[in-house]
Amino acid sequence: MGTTRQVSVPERRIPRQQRALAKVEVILEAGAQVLEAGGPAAFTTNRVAERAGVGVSTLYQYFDGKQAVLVALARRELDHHAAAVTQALSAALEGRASNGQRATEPDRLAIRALIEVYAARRNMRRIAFDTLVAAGLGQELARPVEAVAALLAGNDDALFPARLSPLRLFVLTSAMNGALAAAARGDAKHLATPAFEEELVSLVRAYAAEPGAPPSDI
Amino acid sequence: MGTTRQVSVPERRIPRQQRALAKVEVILEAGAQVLEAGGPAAFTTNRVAERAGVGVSTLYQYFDGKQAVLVALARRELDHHAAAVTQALSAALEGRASNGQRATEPDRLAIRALIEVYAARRNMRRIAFDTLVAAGLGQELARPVEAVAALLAGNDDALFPARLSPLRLFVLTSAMNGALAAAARGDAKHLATPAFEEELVSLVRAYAAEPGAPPSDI
Amino acid sequence: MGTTRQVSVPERRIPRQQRALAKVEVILEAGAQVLEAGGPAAFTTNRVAERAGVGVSTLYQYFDGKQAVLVALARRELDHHAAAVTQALSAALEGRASNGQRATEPDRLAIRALIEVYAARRNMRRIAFDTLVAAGLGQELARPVEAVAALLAGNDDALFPARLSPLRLFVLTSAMNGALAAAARGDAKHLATPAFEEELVSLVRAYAAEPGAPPSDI
Amino acid sequence: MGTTRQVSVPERRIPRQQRALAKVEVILEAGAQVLEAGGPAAFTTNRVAERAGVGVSTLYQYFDGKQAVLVALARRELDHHAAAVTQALSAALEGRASNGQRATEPDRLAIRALIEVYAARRNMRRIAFDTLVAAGLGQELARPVEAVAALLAGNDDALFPARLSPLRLFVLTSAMNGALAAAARGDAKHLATPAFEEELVSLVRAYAAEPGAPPSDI
DNA sequence: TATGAATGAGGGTTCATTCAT
DNA sequence: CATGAATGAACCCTCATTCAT
Repeated sequence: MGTTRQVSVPERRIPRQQRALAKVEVILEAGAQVLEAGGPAAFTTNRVAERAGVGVSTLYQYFDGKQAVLVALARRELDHHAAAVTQALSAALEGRASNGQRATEPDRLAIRALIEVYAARRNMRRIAFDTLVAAGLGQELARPVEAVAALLAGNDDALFPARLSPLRLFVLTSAMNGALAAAARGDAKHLATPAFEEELVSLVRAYAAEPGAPPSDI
Repeated sequence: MGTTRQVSVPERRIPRQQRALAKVEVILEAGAQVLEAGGPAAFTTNRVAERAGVGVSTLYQYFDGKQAVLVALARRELDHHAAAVTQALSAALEGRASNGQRATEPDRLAIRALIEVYAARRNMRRIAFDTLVAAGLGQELARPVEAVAALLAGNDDALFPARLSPLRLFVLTSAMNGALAAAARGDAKHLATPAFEEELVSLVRAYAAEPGAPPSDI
Repeated sequence: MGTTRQVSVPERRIPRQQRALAKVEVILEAGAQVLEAGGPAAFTTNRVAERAGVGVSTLYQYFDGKQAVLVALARRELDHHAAAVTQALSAALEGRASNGQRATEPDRLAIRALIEVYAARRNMRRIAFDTLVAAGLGQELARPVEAVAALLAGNDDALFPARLSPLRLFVLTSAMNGALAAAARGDAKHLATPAFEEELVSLVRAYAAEPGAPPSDI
Repeated sequence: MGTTRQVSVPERRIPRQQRALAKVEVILEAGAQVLEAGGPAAFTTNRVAERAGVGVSTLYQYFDGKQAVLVALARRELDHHAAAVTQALSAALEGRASNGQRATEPDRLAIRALIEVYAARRNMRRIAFDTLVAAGLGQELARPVEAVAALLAGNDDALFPARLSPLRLFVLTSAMNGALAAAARGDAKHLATPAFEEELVSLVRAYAAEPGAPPSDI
């Protein structure tokens, strides 16, 4: 299940028709439910198909196999992430733009959106992401970050005091992700508390305000 | 494998004799190699036993099953973490004590030790830790952190400007872990670069220097 | 195998279609053959499936596991018992009805039918029945007896001089079964001899003719 | 476990010394307990040895293997049977001899003794006996019967109105055994009730009083 | 296109037995 | 004599995948 051999990523068929698209979505949703409820061990093609209300072979008509479903699942989740954060951020930025004054803490809004995203389907997300990594597609995990980065980059007036270097962006994002994942894992009940949000905001601001390391030659 | 029911953790047989202890170590080492090389799918009891040069049933004489081996593996790794960091920190602190002047950046030394630890056996560690979490033993992941915290608490002269609240310690640790894991995952080749170390040090210092959120009522 | 915990009895899949029913029968027949030829040790799911000419997993599609096959086997055998005896008895009774005179010893005919049943597949039957008992389903063993009793109860003219009390019916049946099983076991070659039949008839008649114990207060 | 291939019956060593004999007994008793408590599945050499408080290999020093232990167990039980019945019968017969009048129902006393024997260790006995049969040693099951028969044959004055033919003795014994075993199996709670004893006595007397079949030519 | 019965390789685990101590 | 660690064959069962309908 978890071998590292590259997996053929594109779905078997690009479904053009509405019905096919719907079926893909049904299968993915079923997969998410199964994963969330029963963990990776419960995630079998037969079970997912059954939950989706289709035959096993239908699943194989739309996906290259079990791995492919998992990968698609992870990507779907990733898209949700990106969308949620982007939207929150856009709203904040646009808000500012429209009324001509500083947005009320756009970074906080983005963090709040992230927390909400992490609060849902914690099992499912972790497993799906692990699979993505195992499939050698770990780099895709950066997608939501990039979306945010792109959004921020588009706003020339400094949201953060200093432009963030790619490395710093990487560290910041993965650090945030680590804190959020740990909280989501249930190691603590922090996730939903204002104090936790406060800490994250604090972390982001403190780090982003740092003068920045001298340019590395790496 | 991913169900959350508590797993009986203690090994089947308390090895009192040297030979038995050695065999446990041999099996764990074999498990680590298999996991590192082939991922979770390759981690079968038969394969691990074979690599260890023992019969399958010997494995079962020392461990309660596949899960138990994985859990023991994770704990072993955790102990390595704690030991490495603790040792680095101790050396730094003692160094200072002995020559009467400020240690050369003990926090940096600890981070450097962590980076080294994360650089080895990246697959194995991630999978083993996931197993720990899946076994409902996720709280054990805090062990190395606690060791460090205990060590720091023993030094009254402030290593960090302000004492860290538990929540802040949690965030800091999981954030660090997130950054290290992401770097180790190969998303980037940052892990071994001085710049990456620099960023982590920067992150820790900036965050630790924060005045701290007002006490929350949560 | 010998623990007493109730076993989930119904087959995994209710076979509605003809082909499925046939497959169940094929598997059961294969099981009977394997059991008869090799004893309980030879009764492995793989072996049974192979003999049936299907894959192992097909067996598992129709049965909940090894135990379930054994139980189904026992029930099938039980049904054969009941059917054989019932049929013999019916024939005798109807014969009488049709020609208006006493049937030629219906009890003897029933016994003869029983002997024939016991003569076939002796190993298989014993083991399968033991399994039924071990599965906590021992009460099912009474099924053929009840069928006979029901049949007799339907004939108001006394086949036996006195109605048999439940206890007496129990003793009579289990005694008969004991004698038949012992003979079938090969302790002696009595099973097929007229003398043995004679003795059984004698036993039944003598015991059934007894006035009956005074009602006990237990 | 239940294969029918003949098993080498004699124990590996005829233990002459007291200690050895004691150890054999300890092992057998442990086996009986394990069998009674856990059924045939729990009867493993390791488990029996552990319960006996000896090493596995010690078990193998006194028995040829698992089967041999089971066979010895069955024989031990059989001896208990024979002893119990013989003793009860002897007491009754001697009682009569001593006071010169008819013993108070010696057949009833024998039956009562049998019932007591069957009431104890029901699981263990059934399994052990099955094993004896599976080992091709089923004929040994006749041993207690023969002991009784021998005892009765020694008393020329008719205990039963008519001498019993071997076939009739066989039927009677196996019938009794069947009734007792069925009752012991728990199909009913009859075993300990006076009414059940009454029925058995009734069965024996009625059948034994039969004039007897004409001499068969088998 | 959709189905689901069928497959068989392979996984985890047990246990009768041996052999070096 | 006694031990018990070690063995490996074999068991039961699952599941990703296919193919005839």
